[in-house]
Amino acid sequence: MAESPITARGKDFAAWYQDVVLQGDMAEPAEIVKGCMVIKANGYAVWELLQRELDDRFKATDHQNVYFPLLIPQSFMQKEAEHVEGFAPELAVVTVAGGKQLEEPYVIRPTSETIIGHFFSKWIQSYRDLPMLLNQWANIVRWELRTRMFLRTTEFLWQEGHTAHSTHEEALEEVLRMLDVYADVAENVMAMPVIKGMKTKSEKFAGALRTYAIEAMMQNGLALQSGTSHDLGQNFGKAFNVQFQSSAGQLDYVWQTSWGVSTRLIGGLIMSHSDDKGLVLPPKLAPKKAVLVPIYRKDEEKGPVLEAAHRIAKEVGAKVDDREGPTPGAKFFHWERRGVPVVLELGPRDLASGTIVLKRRHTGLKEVCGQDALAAKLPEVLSQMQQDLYTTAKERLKTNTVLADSIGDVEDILRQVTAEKGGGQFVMAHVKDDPVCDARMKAFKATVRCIPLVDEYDGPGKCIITGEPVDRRVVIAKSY
RNA sequence: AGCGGAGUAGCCGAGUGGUAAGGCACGUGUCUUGGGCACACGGGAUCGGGAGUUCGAUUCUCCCCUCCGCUACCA
Repeated sequence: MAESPITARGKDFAAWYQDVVLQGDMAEPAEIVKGCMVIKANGYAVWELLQRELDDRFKATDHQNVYFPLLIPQSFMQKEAEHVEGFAPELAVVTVAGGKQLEEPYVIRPTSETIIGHFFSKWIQSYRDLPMLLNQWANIVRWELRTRMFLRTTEFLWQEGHTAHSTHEEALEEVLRMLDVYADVAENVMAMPVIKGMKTKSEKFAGALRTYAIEAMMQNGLALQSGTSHDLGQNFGKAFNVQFQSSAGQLDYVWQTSWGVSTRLIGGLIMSHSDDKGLVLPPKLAPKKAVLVPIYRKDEEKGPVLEAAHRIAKEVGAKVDDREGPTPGAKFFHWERRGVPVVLELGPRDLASGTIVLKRRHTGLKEVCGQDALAAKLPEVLSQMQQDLYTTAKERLKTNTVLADSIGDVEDILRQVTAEKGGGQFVMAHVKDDPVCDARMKAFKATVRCIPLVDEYDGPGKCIITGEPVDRRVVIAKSY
């Protein structure tokens, strides 16, 4: 297997990541212009596959897709106090339109809780209207100071679910259900293991009661927040006057949730599996699962090889790279870089023996197999590869997670790992959910990533900062 | 946004007060094809933008823009 970037590239991980995304002058998945991202064909195809996986799950849990405007009246933004304050620094505001100064500016949506709250109040009157389970696929704008391809761009694509419920219990169930959907897609589709947990109070979404998240570990040991699910309580219900009449005839405010994942997932995917040769895509998200490269020397070989190539490719659902210009070597390189899981090689030798060469992207191993056996073998290989990628990533997460029982240890571990590898580790320690503790982490550039929903360690203990009792270890790490 | 660095062809990159080397990529031809073929020829640059100094500025000065690193902010 190609050496993992965590050891191969050390501190150059960021540069390596840029290389994989840009692929030199080929610029395959994406490029960036003034902080905004152009997603190219290979990157967008992955997003489309990911979208479908997510959308199928949303539909299966009774959600409906809708679309709300990109431009939100500024006054809407200002109705929920904590929400305005949290988002104010990163808002893009439209003040001039049609050549005139606007009486009321629009903000370009940084998220849609406000405008959806406005419509919830028009659409919801009775408990019979609940739950209202909506989702929208959209682009949003947040004026970030420092952008990084896929991970943080000024404009990005995402999915935002917004739901309204008659009780807090039901809303909380929804919050956790959707967190599970995200974890399912991350682990079983992206082959990216995640830790489900709750954000600390100071890290929660502006305007939420609580934020839940999935955290993944990249190859260099840094954490990536990969999806969030918010318990909004009645905050937006009250701000937008979303009231309903219960079966008992009483008026109450709705309990809302919102949840989202973005094109950041593609960044996580790249940083989870790719190597120095380029992209590595898990088969379930590979736009092309297999490419067949025909090899021939002489004109009389060309006909039979191409004929067999197309026949076999059709049988197994592969694409034939029958371009005339590039040599087979150039083609191997081309597809390897783009993360195609399996490259098949078919030449005169194979025609003579009825075989075909199969190369796996993630291990680089070549294997000769019978042409007749390929149709049965390919799906197996792909499914094994999907599993392998997950196992490798899971193993990495495990070996790079360590326990610590004092704040000094946490700091030492993170400092040492950063010095050696330029990355990080997940440090599990007992820490109270308190802004004081969050602030203490900041001193060494780490954060409490989440308080895991499932405690896989030793249960309760004393906070390593305040000494107060807490019920489990939390994840501390440096992050993107 | 603060501090630091940098902008020369699609990409990388040398260099100069007298309009610019090399490599990759691109085009054509020959040759090749089981891991980025080779060779030959060829096209492509208002040297980030504006102003100033100068006989002459890509080079020096000033302003602006953009990009990169650290700080900061976040899906």
